[in-house]
Parts: sequence; C-alpha cells; structure tokens
Amino acid sequence: MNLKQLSLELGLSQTTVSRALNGFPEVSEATRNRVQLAADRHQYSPSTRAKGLATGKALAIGHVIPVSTKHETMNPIFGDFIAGAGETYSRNGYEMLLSIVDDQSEDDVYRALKARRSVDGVVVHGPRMDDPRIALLNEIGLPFVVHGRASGVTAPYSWVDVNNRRAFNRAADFLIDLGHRRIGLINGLEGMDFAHRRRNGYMDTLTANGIAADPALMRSGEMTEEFGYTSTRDMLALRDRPTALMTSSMILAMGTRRAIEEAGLTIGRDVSVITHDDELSYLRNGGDVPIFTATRSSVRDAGRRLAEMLLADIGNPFSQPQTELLEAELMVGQSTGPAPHL
Amino acid sequence: MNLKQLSLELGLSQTTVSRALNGFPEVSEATRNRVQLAADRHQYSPSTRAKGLATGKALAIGHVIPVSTKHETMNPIFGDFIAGAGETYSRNGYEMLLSIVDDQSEDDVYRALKARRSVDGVVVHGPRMDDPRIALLNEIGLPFVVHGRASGVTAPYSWVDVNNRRAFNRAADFLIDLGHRRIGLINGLEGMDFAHRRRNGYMDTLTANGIAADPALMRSGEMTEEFGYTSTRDMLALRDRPTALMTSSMILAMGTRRAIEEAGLTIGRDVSVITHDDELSYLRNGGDVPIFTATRSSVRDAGRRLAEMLLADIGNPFSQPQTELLEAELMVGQSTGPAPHL
DNA sequence: TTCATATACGAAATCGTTTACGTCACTTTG
DNA sequence: CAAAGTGACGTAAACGATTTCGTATATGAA
Repeated sequence: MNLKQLSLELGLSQTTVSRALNGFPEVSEATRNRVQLAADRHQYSPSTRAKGLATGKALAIGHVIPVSTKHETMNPIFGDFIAGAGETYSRNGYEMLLSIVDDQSEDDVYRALKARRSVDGVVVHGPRMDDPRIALLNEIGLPFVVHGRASGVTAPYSWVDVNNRRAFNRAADFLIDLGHRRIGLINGLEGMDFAHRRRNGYMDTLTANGIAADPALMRSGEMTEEFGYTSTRDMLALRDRPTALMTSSMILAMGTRRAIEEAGLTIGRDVSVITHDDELSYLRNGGDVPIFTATRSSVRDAGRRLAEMLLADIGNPFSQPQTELLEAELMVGQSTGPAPHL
Repeated sequence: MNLKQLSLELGLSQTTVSRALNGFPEVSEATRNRVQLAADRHQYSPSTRAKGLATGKALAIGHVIPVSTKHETMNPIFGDFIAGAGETYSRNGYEMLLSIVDDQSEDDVYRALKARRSVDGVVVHGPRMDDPRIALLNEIGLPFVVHGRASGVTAPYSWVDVNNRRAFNRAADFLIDLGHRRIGLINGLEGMDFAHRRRNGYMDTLTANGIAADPALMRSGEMTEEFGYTSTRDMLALRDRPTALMTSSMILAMGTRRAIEEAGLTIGRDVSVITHDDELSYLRNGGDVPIFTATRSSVRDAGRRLAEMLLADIGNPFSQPQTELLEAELMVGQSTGPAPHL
C-alpha cells in the first residue's frame, strides 16, 4: 500500500492524505480521522526512501564501529551502548545504520556515508588521542557526537563522556585511605583516550600522596580476560608486589581475579581490586553487595544521552557543540580491604 | 555532487553517466573512463535513497535485536556476530540496519520494516522454541535467515546454527570417560532453542551411559556471570555435589570458577568444567592451552556465513530455504581432569 | 545504392513522497 | 454589497537515481 493507492481509495489527493498523516493544520478533523483510520487498516507507512528523497533527511544515524585489523577485537561495551541509543532512535522515528570497518579504511566510510546521504549524523566510537576523525567530520560537514573525548583536539565538538579522571582519582584515593602504597594499574590500549585519562587520574592521586608511580605496575593492552590475567600474574611475581590493583573493565578484573586466586592469594584481603564497571547487562557486578569495588557508570545510559544530544543537534543546525560529563559512582564491594602487612 | 551535476559537467546525459558507472555495455570504453575519472575526482556516489526508490531494492539488511524488558539483557554474542555479518554486507554494497526492540513489540517492528521497505531482508536473532516470528515473516513475505533454529516450527526456513546437541553430547561423553557421574548443567534461558538442544544433548548422553539425570543439577537462566556463580554455589552445597559442570557460555563459566574457588576447591581437580565457547573477541579462551575445556565455534564466522546465505537468497528469489549446520570443536584445556574419589 | 544492424548516446517516464502554489466556496468586514 | 480573508482541498513540481524507449551515425551486406 502506497500513498497513491490510499488516496485513490479515499477519494482525496495525495497532498491531503500526506498532510493529514503528518499533522498539518490545513485539513479538517473529520477527514484527518478518516485518513488515519484507513491508513491503520491498511498498515500504511511511508517508504523511508521516498520520504528521505523528498525531505532531504535520511532519518537515520550511522554508527561506525572500528574493528582493529590486528586483533579483530570488538569492544564489548558496544552492545549495551547501542541498546541505549537504539531506544532513543526508535522513539524518535530514526533508524540506526551500522558500519563495521577495519581501522584502516575508516575515513572512506565516513565520506561514503556523507556522499550517499544515507545518514543525518554519526556517532564516533572509541576516540583516540588526537583523533583525526573529528577534523574529518567537521571538514565534510556531517553532524556527529563522540562517545568519549579526544585529548589534543582543540576544535570544539560534541561529546558524552564519563569523568574517567575523577573516577580513577577516587578509586586511588580509596585505596590509599585503606593504607595501600603499591597500587597497580591495568588499563586499556595506549592511545585510547579513556585509557589516557584514567592513567592521569591514577598517577595524579599517587603523586599527590607522595607515592612514586612505578612503571612495572602499569600495563595497558586490549581489555581481554587474558590480558588481565597475565598482567596480574606478572605483577604478583615481582619481589615488591602490589597490594592493590585498579583495572579498566570488569573483564580485565575477572582475569585479575583468576591470577590472584591461582597465586593462592585472597582477593580483598591479600590483594585489593577496584575496577571500572560499565554496567554491562551480562556482567552485572553482583546484587546488594557488589563483587568488585567499582567506579560505576552505565554505558547504556551514555548511549541514551548521546543519541538525544545528536538528534537535538540535527534538529537545530545552528546549535553549538554540546557536551555532557557523566560522573561515575564509587561502589564499595567485597574486593577491597585494608592493606596487608607484608 | 549528484548525477545531474556530474553529467552536466561531462556534457553527457544522466543516462549515459549512470550506465557508464554501472557497467552497462552500451557505452564506449573511452567515455566510460572519462566518466569514472570525473566521478572519482568529485567523490560521487549515488544517493542510496534515490537508488533504492528507482530500483525497488533497499540494499540493506535488518537485524532485529530483542532485549528482554524484564532483565534488560543484551546477548553478549551479538557484537561479534554482527562484526562477521557486517564484513559480508559491506563487501557486497549492503548496509546494516539495527533495531533494538523489547520482546513485546517485535512483530510490529518486522511489519514496519516491510511496510516502509527499508530492508531487503532480515536476520532473526535468538530463536525460541516454536518461535512465532518465522510464521510472521513468511506471512508478510520478508526474506530472512535465522541464527539458530526453532524446534517445533514445521514450515521450512533458512538457518545457520551450531550443532548444539552434538557439542553437548561430546562434552558429556568426555566427562564420563574421565569417570564423572555427577555432572551438572548450567544453561541458557528455558525456551531459548539452543538451550533446549544443549540440554537434550546432555541428557541423552547421560541416559545412554546409564546415569539418571538429576533435576538438582540442571539450571537455566540468563547467562550472566552471577547466574553462573549462584548456580554453581548452590550445586556445590548439595551433599551429593557434582564433580563436573557443563556451562553454556564463557561468561557463565567465569561465574562457575568464582564459586568453585570460593568454596576452596580447585578447578580441573576437584571440579571439572566444560563450557561452550563462542570465540568472542574479548573473551579468548587462553592461548596454546585453553583455560577452559570447551566446545568451540566462532559466532563471528556464523555471522559471516549467515549474511552470505541471506544475500544469495535475496539475489535469487526462487531459491529454496538453505541451511547450514556448523560443528563445534572440542578443545581440551586446563579445566577438566579425572573424577575425584569423594 | 539501399537496407539492415550495430554502436553510442539521449529524452522522458518512473519510483513514492513532500511541498510550493493555486483554487474555490464561504464567511467576515467596513 | 463588494472586497478581503479563511478554511479545506488539489495540481504539479521537486528529490536523485534507474530504465524504457527512441534516435542518429557508422558499418556491412545485398
């Protein structure tokens, strides 16, 4: 069923039917009802393609997901993030377009999305320091919001981010208050902006408390369970081993736990662990009392907010870049305790 | 840059330019080159919306992801699956449309996708037993392939699935060969088709070996780390506790490990564990020697194959339903050993 | 020379919407 | 009572591609 057939059946012009369905004022309430009923009966909904052509809007948002060619690693937070964003989109009649792309040819994908006019805007995932994508998107004039920030980029742009620095400040402070002085950090890949900020938060707090940061206690890599495991194992093998560890994700933390237990140590007593927790739906951090003490911030919620920001931005093309900084909550769980006397 | 502008600049008709770019024979090689060059220079690519309107194809595939309203749980395999499918799509010039939808209003989403003609086909995720979506999609005439199968549905349909039954047969056999008689199963949600098949595989092998299945050793629920933990903890508290456990995912297995270690037992010695492993990129099951003994099958690969099947199906509308059954490999790791003498 | 046949290109219709202008019959107003 | 305004609807031109017919020129055969 298309507009022409529907209007023919109703004995009205396509114009009137279109206006009736889109809520224009120059149509009487009587005919509007008649049209609405007929549309429902035939399950009519306008072709997105035709509508897009006519209006010049795509009614779609693109998500470009970079997959590292080397490691073929897909960011595990991605699913929950788009679950949040997707809610907002469908509530506003937008569709979500996904492009999986190896990090080599990202530029081309953004250009293609623009040239083919298939989206009204994009969200940038996994920003790195000095990320070139921001300049690119500004250049080609495609509205966007970044999930995270890109240190080093001076041009203004819209973003939604967690206050990673403060989160790791607090976590480190919490450990130091418990008497820990040897605190390790197991972080995401060097170059990822969030990892950079978290390290800064960690290091600032250490130095502010007169603790020298030890390179042997700082690791960064792909955030897999195994990386958490090997990093922890290696650190625990040091003669001056850490009494506490901070990790950048629950998955890393699980690897950390494995290594700790394998070493015959007890988590929360011999070694304390604080992790960042994105509240992934399949990795809930326990019930009443969290398993891990954690800096918690829902990535799904971030997706929701980011989508709202982007849609607002598209609606008002003269809008200025918006930003939103989400605070992480420090949840005290069973994985932390006073520093042991070694 | 659009077709009109490009043809104006070249002093050719839109027809000729379009034909040149789409490889039609009735255009001389000389002008084809000229057109191609100009198109590259201006980074022209046809508007997907206009192209779609003109050709009647959407050049897009829809993925409808159900998110349970109760638990807000997003299936963690999803990210890797679409990474695989996405590769195939972009290689063939297709786009991927994502709809996140609560399991209440799934029907409406499929109908809307059809009515708005925004996709040429869809993939069905997370099939349940007697899944009504298959009948629905057949009824509204939207090409589709199911990731998994739906026991109880008699109508033919296309699918790609892992041989879940055989995988769990083998796993159970392996444990029985090691002398285990008390074998627990921690499975996905009752009603999910894969869970049903895995349970069948498990139970058949038990009975074939003269072991009575014990309801106290069979759990099913959302496949979170916590569910793995609580299930294991409860089973280990039984006076006649299991000496081996089979779990349906790596995440469950991590919860299982936590419970085992918390109980002061050693995995692979006191309690053996076999898990199914979807080869998620952020949950690699160790290096040379897997951490967990596992039935392994790459969900990313499944995505790739399913996408190819769907595109082939769309290309040839008279094709018969295709099916592909992937075999899981049994990888022996460190989490299994001979049954202890209790 | 004439007629058929390629070869290379163009004019215009088409896909399904939206939307800038009309238009026509009734009020309302001075 | 004529002019102006308003309410409700229609005509037709976009939007940017593809595709169905043509058409003009060159080539070859009869």
